[in-house]
Amino acid sequence: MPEKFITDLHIHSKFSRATAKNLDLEHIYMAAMIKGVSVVGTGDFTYPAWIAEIEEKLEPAEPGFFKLKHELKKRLDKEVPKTCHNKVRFILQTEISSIYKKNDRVRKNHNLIFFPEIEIVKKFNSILDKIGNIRSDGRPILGLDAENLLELMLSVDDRGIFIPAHIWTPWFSMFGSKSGFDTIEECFGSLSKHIFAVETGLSSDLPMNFRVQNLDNLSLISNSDAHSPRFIGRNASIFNTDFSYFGIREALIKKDITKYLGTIDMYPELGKYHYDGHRNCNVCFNPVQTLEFDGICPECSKPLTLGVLNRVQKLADRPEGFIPENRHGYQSIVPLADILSEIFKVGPNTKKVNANFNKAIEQIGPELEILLNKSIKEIEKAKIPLLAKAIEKMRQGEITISPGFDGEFGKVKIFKSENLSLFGTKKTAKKKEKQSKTISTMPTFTKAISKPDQKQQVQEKGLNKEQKKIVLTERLPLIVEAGPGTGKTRTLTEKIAHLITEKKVEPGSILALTFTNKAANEMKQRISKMILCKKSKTLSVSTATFHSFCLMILKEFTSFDFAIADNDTRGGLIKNACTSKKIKPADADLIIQKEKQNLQTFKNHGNKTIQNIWQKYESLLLANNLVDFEDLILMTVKLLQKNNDLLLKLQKRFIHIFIDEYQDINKAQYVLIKLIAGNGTNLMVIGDPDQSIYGFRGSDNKYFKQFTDDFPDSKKIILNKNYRSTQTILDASFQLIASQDVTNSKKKIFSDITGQKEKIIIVETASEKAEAVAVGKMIEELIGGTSFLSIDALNVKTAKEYSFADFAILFRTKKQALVFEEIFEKANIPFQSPNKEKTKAQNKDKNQSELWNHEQDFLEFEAEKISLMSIHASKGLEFPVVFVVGCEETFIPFSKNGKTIDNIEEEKRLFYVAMTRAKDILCLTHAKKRMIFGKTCAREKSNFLSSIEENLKQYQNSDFKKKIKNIIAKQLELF
DNA sequence: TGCCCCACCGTTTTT
DNA sequence: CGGTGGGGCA
Repeated sequence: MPEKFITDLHIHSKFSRATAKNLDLEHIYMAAMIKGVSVVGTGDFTYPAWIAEIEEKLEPAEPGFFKLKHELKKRLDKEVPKTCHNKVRFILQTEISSIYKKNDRVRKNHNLIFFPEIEIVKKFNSILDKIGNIRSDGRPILGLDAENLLELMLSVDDRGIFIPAHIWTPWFSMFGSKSGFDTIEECFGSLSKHIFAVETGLSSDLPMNFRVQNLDNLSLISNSDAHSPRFIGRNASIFNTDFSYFGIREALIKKDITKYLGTIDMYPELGKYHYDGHRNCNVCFNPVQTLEFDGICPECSKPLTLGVLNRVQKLADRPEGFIPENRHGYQSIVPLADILSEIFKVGPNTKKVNANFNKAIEQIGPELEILLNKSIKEIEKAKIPLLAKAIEKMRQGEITISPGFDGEFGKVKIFKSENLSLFGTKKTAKKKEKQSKTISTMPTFTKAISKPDQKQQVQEKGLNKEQKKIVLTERLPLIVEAGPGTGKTRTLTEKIAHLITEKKVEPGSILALTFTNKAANEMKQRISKMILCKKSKTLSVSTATFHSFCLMILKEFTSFDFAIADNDTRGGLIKNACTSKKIKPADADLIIQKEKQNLQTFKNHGNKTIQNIWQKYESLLLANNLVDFEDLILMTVKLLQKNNDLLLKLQKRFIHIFIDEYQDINKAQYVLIKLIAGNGTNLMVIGDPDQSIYGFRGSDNKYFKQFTDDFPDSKKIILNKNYRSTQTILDASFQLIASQDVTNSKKKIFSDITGQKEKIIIVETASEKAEAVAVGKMIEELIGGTSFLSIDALNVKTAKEYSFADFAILFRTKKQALVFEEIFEKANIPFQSPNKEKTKAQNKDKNQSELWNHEQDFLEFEAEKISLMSIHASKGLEFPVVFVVGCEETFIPFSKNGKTIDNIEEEKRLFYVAMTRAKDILCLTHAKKRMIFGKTCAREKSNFLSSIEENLKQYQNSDFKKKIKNIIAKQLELF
C-alpha cells in the first residue's frame, strides 16, 4: 500500500567537518520527528565509527529502512512532544567529495550514495578504503572520477542509488560554475543512464531547474544537507509510494508524479549561492549586473563568484517560467525559526526563538505541518503573536528576500520590506574581516600560462632539429646528452621506430637497455604504440633491464640451473656468513655488492674479515643453487670474456643497441656494454650526467663522460630545448648545477614554454609541523579549496586548474614524510607515500588468504592523490607543482653526522633533479627548527639555495601573525 | 629457548 | 623518538 511521507535524504553526522557535535542518531531521530520528516538519511556511512554506531543503535525495519532499537526509541519519545510523534526511519546514505581532472579541467563534485543493507555498505567501504582515505572525515575527499565512483557503486550493488548533490553550487557540484560540467553526459559518460535523480540544492528551486532540458528525464529531489539537527528538513521531498527503500528508488526511477510528489524548498534566494558577488567586498549582483561588470568585482577587480541563478541561466535552454509537462510539484517555505526570529527581532538560534518554536510544535505539531498544512485557526491556538499572520503571508508568497551570495545566506523579511534593495551593492557591516586578511597573507599564485597545445605542437611538428638529427644519425657510436624535460625517451623511441619502419631493420636485432623494470616496460609500450600506429608487424624489440638481459643470456647459454636470491635471502646468507663481530652484516652486504659491481672477487680483496665473510657467502650461494643480482651481470661478463664464439653470436643478434640513463651505469655494466657493442657502430647511449644520483650503488657518470674517448669516432648531440618547465625554474636549476661546472655552458637548457613567470617560492617555517601545514595550505589554495569550509575560510576567488595528482612533495629522507602524512590525514587531503605503500603491501601479504583475493575481483580505480616521495624516487617524473621540503643543511646536502658530506656534487645533482621535476611552480621550504631523533634541533637553510640568484626567488614567510601586524600597521598609515 | 632490558644508531634504492 | 639486536637472566 502506498503511503505519503516526507524525506530528507542528505544529512551529515557529527563525524563530518564543521558539523554539530550532537549530530548523532538520537538527535537526528528527535529532530526528524519535530520537523515532520519520516525518512532521514544517516549521512556519512563511509565513516567506520559512524557505521559502528548505526549498527549499535539501529535495526532493520521496512525493506532497506532502519529504525531505532526499541529501548532507545522509548526513551527518546518521552522527550518529543506528543503532537509530533510519528514513525521515523533511517536510510543508509553518504556523501562523497570527488576532486579530479577530466578533459583537462579540474572537476569537483559531491555525490550522494544509498544502499539498502549494512553489509553492502561495508563491502563498498572496504573498497573505498583502498582507493582513498575514508577515515579522517565523514564526508571523504577522494581524487576519484565521479564516473568511476558510480561504476564502483554499481559493481558493489546495482540496487544502490547515486544522486549528484546540490548540482548548482559553484564550488562542488556537477553543474557548478567553478569546476563542474555542462551536461550529465559530460560528467558520467555512458553511465549517465544510471543517474535518475539529482538534488536541486538550497539555492535553486524547481522552476529554475525546469529551464534546463538536460534534466527533463530526471527526478528532482531536495534535501537539507544538514550540518546540525535544527536544519534537518529545511529542504525535503514528498513521496506517495511503498514505505521502503525500494519504494523511494522506484518512484524516482519511474518519475511517476503520483508516487514522487515533489519538493519542499526554502526560497532559493535564501541559499548561500543564489546571486553573484564577493562576500568580503560586500558586492552582491544579479546576473544582469554581473554581465554589466564583465564578471569582475568593482572592488577588488577579481572575478566574482558566480551564483546558482547565473549558472542556471547559462545552461538554460528555455525561458524563465517554463514548466515542462508531467512534472512533479514544489512548495516554498521559510523555516519556522526564521519567521520567529523576525517576529521577536532576535537571532534564529536564540533562547527566545527556541522557546517559541517549542511552544508552537507542542501546541500545533511538527514544523512542516505548521508551515504547509495546519489551518490558520489551528496555528492561532499556539498564541504566538503574529505567527498565524506571518505563515499566511509566507504561504501566499508575500515576503521579501535579500538574496544570498558568495557563501552568505539570504535574508527574509515578511512584515516590512524597507532597506531590502534586491539589487545593487550591499551595505551590511563588514564581518570576518580579520579572517579574510589572515588568508590574504598566503602567497598568491598565478598559474603559469603554458600554451595548452604545447605537447601537441611538438607532436605535430614532429621532432626538433637536434632530435631529428639523432633519429637520422647512422653507423656511428652516438652519445646524447639530454637535460631534464628535453624529450629524451621520446626521441629514443622515435629512433627505434624509424629504424623499423623506414630502414626496415629487423626488430629482433634491436636491444634497448634500461635500469628498472618500470622504464623497460614503459619503453616497450611506447615503441609498440608507435609502431602499431605506423602499421607494422608485431613488436619483437628486446627491451630489457641490464639484469633481465643477463639472466636471459645465462639461462640460454649455460646449463647452470640457479635461482636468484632476493634481498631477504641474500641478507640471511650474509648474516650466516658473518661470524666476525667486527662488522655488521648490513655493512658487509653493501661492501660485497659494491665490489661485485666493480667486477671484483673475494680472492683479491684486501680486508681479511670481509674476504672471509665473502668467501663463506659465496659457498652458501653455491650450496643453495643461488646467485645474487650482481652475479647476473658479473657472470655474464665473465662468460662473454671467456667464450668469444658466444660473444660474436650475440653481437650478430643485437646489431642496434640503445641504452637509456647511461649516466647511471656502473663498471660491470660498462664492461658488458663494451663487450656486446664491439666497436660501437650502431650503439646509442642517452642520458644526463647532471642527473647521476645513484653513486651509492655503484653508478658513476665518468663512463658517460669518457664515451667519446672510448669510441673516438663517435658523435655527441646535446638536447637543450626543454618542454617541461618555465624558464625561471630552468634558470634557477642551472645556476645550482653550473656552480659545479661553469665551463660547460653548452649544457644550459632553454624552456620552450612562454607565459607568466612564477618565481621560485622560498618558504621558511617555524617547525617541521608548520612546514607541512604551510604546504597543505598552499595546495588547498591552488586547488581552490577542498571543502566548503576551506572555501569560506580561505577566500579563494579564482579557480585554479590544479588537482591532487598535480602536486609532489619531495624530501631527502623518508622520515620527513611522516609529519606530512599526519597533517594531510587530518586535513583530509588524499596522498600517497612510501610509508603508506609499504603498509598497504604488508596488509596485502597478511590478507593474502580468504578476503583479499575475493576483493581483487572488483574494479580497481586510481584516485588522484598528492605524491609524497623521496627525491631519488622522483627521477624521470614531472609535476605541475613541486614542493622540495626540508631544504636545510644536513638534509640538502645530506650529511650523516652533521659534518661530513659524502659526495657534495652528487647531492647537488640530487637537488637539481628535484628542482627540474617542476613544470609551473617550484616551492622550496625549510624549517627553523625540527625534531630529529627525538631532539629539537636548530636548522639552517640549505646553502644550495644561495646559488640561486635573488631575483628568481620570492620569499614567503609562513608566520601569519607577523603578516597581520604588518597589514594592520599599513591600514593605520592611511589615517 | 624465550623474554626483557638497555644500548645504540639513524640516507637514497634497483635488480 | 623508535626500531633492532645483543646480552643477561629464567
